[in-house]
Parts: sequence; C-alpha cells; structure tokens
Amino acid sequence: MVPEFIEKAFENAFISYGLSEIGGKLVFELPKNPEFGDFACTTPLLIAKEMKKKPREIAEEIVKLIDLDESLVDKISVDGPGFINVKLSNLFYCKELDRLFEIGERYGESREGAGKKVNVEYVSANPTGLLHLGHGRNACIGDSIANLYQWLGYDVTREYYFNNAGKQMQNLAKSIYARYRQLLGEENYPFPEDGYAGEYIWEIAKLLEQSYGSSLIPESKENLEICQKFGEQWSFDKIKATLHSLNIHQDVYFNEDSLYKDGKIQEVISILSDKQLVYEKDGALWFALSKLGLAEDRVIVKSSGEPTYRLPDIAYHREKFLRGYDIIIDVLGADHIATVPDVLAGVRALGFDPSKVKVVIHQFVTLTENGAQVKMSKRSGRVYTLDELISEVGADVVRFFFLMRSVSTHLEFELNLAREQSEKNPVFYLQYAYARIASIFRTAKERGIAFNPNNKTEHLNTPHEINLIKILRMFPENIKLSAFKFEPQILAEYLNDVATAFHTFYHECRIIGSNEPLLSERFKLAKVTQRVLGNGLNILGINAPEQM
RNA sequence: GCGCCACUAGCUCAGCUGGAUAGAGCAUCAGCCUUCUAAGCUGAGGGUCACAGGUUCGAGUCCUGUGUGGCGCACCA
Repeated sequence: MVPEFIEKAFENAFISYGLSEIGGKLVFELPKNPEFGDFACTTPLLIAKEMKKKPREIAEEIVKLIDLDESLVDKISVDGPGFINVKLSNLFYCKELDRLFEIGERYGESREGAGKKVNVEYVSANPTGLLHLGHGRNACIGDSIANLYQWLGYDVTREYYFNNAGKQMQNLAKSIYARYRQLLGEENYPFPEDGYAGEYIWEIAKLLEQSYGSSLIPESKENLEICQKFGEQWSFDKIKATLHSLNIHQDVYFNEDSLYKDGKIQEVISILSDKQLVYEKDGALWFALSKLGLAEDRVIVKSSGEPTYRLPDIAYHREKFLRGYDIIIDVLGADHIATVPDVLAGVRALGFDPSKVKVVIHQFVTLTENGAQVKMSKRSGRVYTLDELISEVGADVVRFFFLMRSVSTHLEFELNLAREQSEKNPVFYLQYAYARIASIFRTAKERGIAFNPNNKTEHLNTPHEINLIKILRMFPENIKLSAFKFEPQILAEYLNDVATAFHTFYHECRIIGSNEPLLSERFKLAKVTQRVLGNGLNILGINAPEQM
C-alpha cells in the first residue's frame, strides 16, 4: 500500500541517521484525517525510548535526510507527537490510475496462492430437510471465501460434507414413515417424539405414497431404509436447488456414508489404538483426549457399536489431509464450536498439522420484521426457509445481507429492509454505482464519443478524483485482508467505500461533456472503478447489473 | 460451574498491525434533477465506545475482573 519509492527513501534516511537495522520498525499507517496526508510514519514514536530522545526531534532530523522525487510528493511534515506525514501529489495518483488500468479486466487478482491447494467446506447441512437462514449465512460466507482464495490464485475445492449416516437419518426415516402411515388413513399412527415436525415431511410422505402405494407396510428395517433414502434424496435435491439459486455450486459432495463403506472409520480407530489413545469403558470406546491436553475423554464408539459424530469427523479430516490440501477451511455455525477442539486433537493424533485447519465460526442469524424478532421453532416445524427468503427478496439481497456483517457477530436480518427495492437497501447502492458506470459507457457509445485509453493521465486534480484513485488502488490488499481474515465483510465494506467515492465523483465531475484530455482520463477512472466493483461483487457472488 | 462470541449514535453495524478531532446506513431535520441513471449528492443534530482497574508517550483496539445478551459444554450431529 505504501509506494515503494516512499519506503525506500525512508529506509535510506533512517540508515544515514545511523539506524542500520530499521527494517522491522519502519512502520507506516493511514491517517484517519486526510489533512495529515496520505501516509504517516510512526517510527520516531517507536524508537524514541531506546534512543532516549524526543520523538519530534528524531522526526525532524529524519525529515531533513529524506530524499524524494518532488513531482510525486506535495508535502512532508512532522506533526503531533512525532508523526512524519507524507502527502503525495496528484501526479502520483494519476500515474497510479494508469498502472491500475494497465492491469486489465482482472484487476484484483493475484498469483500469490499459485501451486497451493485450499479446501473450503461449507453448508454441510444434514439431508433431513430444507435449508434455513443459518445455512444461508454459512453458504454465502463459505462461497465468498472460496472466491477470495480463487482470486488469490489458490487451487480451490468447494466441498459439502454430506452427513447421511447418523442418528438424525433414522429419525428422518421414522418421521417420514409415520406421516406415510397417517396419510394412508391411520391418523393416530405414532409420530416420533423428537421427529421432524415440518410440513415438508408430509410432502415427502405424499411422494413416497405415490411411488410405493401401500407396499411399505409394516414398519420394518427395510421399509425404513427406503424412507431414509427417499428423504435423503429429496432433501439433497432441494438443498442443491436452493444453493443453485444463490449461484453456489460445490465441487465435491463427500458422503459420510463412504467413510464406513471404505473402512476409513476402522482405519482411524486402529491408528489411534496403536498410539494407545483409545480404551474401552462401560462397553464404549473412548478417545483419550486428556492425553492430548484436553479436559475430558470422549466416547467415539457408543456401546451400541455406532460411532459418535467425532469419529467420522476426524476420519473425514484425515481424508482431506490425505488429499493434500495446504489449507483446510471449515465454515461452521456457532453451535458447532464444541466439536472443534476434539477434531483438531484427532487430526494431531493422526500425525497431521492442525494449524492447517482454519475453522471459521459464524454466529447466529435472527430474522426481524419491523424490529420484532420472527420466532422460529424447530419443534413446531415453523421455520422460515432459505428458499422463502430468496423468493421474497432475491438472491443478491440475500447474499449481501449475509456478507455485510462480520462473521463473528450476530446477524440481524431485517426483512422489511431486505424487501425494500429502493435506495434504503444497501445492496442496491453498490449495484447502482456499477450500473451508472455502464450507463455512461452506453451513452458515450450512442453519442459517438470515443475514449482514448493510451494517453498518460496527468490532469486529474479534484479531491473527488484523487480520492477515488486512492481507494481503487487498495483493492488487492482488501481482497487479501478479507481472505486471510476469513471475513468477506471486509470486502463488502470496501466496495461500499468505492461506491461512495464514485457517486461523489459522479456528482461533482462530468465525464461526457468534458474536453480531452480530461475526458479520456475520467473515462479511465470510471473504467477502473467499474472493474473493481464488478470483480468485487463477483467475489461476493452478487450480480453486477448493466442497468437498473 | 466451564468454554466460545458479542456489548460503539434512537436502531442495525464499521473501525485493519494500539496513534493525532470515534465513522456509515437507517430514522429525524434542511438543501440539490433544462446537462453521463436522484436506487444519487451536500449539510445539521445525535456518543461517558457496557462498567472498573491495568499496560503504554498514546487504548474503542491489548491484559485482568465484573455485568448483560447469544451459542455450546451427550454413549445427538
């Protein structure tokens, strides 16, 4: 972010001041108040103590030693307790615009992840019904993180852990079966106590009845299995369709089932048992987590012979490691936080590096309408599904709302605001900026106004133009920050700043109607803005409309 | 009882490695469309950054404690 020539000049100055190992202490930051300039060097404040000098004195002496190209720097000054402030010239920013423009359509992309493999696992909802809002948040976060890493040049696999082997599947089968029998006239056929009460179970049961008639009587193991497969398939199809409507397409659907069929569960048990990390007690198999530094041992195979969720989770992570990923990202809801240490301990016990696993925990979503919380209850089956939300407010709004808040905070989804197809809706602010730019180029074309991109930019000088360039040149670092912090919200916030800077520029500076060379220079500025917005929205999975 | 997350304007939230006067949107009020899309722009009001200590030249940001709210702490996933 700090231009190289500035960094170099400061480094030289500090060295000739007698500080040969200044490297790590050469610190720049962006002042909040633009009056202070573009960059502030805080090094004098940091080294004052060990030099036993006042920071201001150091700063003033350093400034005398700094040698900079005067055409690129307007002002260099010592302010406050000892900041060295640098204000770059308009010409510098004009040159920057040319540089950004030359990078081309894919501005923002980098190769720094080249050769590295990343696995992003997200959604991973149990195939026992429809996706709800929490899954929606998970899906949007995961998908955008995958996009971010792709833009950084990583080889990204988008993965869904298909949880089709646990107790919840038997519960699903029983729930469907009960509804099926009730449909066949046995109104009082017992429904499982903790069964899935949602309306959709009736729907599945109806389809089941259409396919099988009354041939699934009695309630046998075989018939329940049919119900399970039927319900699983139904759910999977629905889930996939919902994700597709959000423009989410995953590469790998990893079946939990396969861990059993392929003997992976057993392999993990024998590895752990070779390392003496498992033992039997009360008829169950325990994982000696206490030997790995955790508080308590946990059951991994129940006395009934079925594994608990921990075992397949560990086996699954082992598979991911064996597939050779450099980074393994798990996107999980806050309710899964407790499982993380166990799985990581398992990974470590199996000889893999747990620091390669990045767990992204997002907090819950509450739905509000006019400020009042919309109650959702799993028990009654009254849930607001992701599908309903998408059809009500549209995919772009859904994606943006789920991404515009930091992953670690609770997200309040205000339905009325989301429904608002007006200026109040924050997603339109970004899209509108993009559409406005598209419109400028359309109008120019219609009027036969040409844009000459080859001249060097050197006439932009209003604060609105310069400010926009300043923001545009920070796009790549915002992508990185967003990716490495696993926070798509950082990018969303950044794009909002871009849109604000553009709207102001648009209002203050005319493009069509300007004379050359300003005309082409402003066109260039609009073009780079359009690329940043387009690429940024693309990463967030939101459409960039040519018209609104 | 223990763990994780949060607490910033009336509401919803930003605030990156600690920096110089704490920001945005919504809401309220006042302006701006014969000129590239007013889904826009400009301005005003609105704050003890939950509370109390600590570290530091400097704390919304780091540490400790307290309070409030959310989510967990199964031989459920």
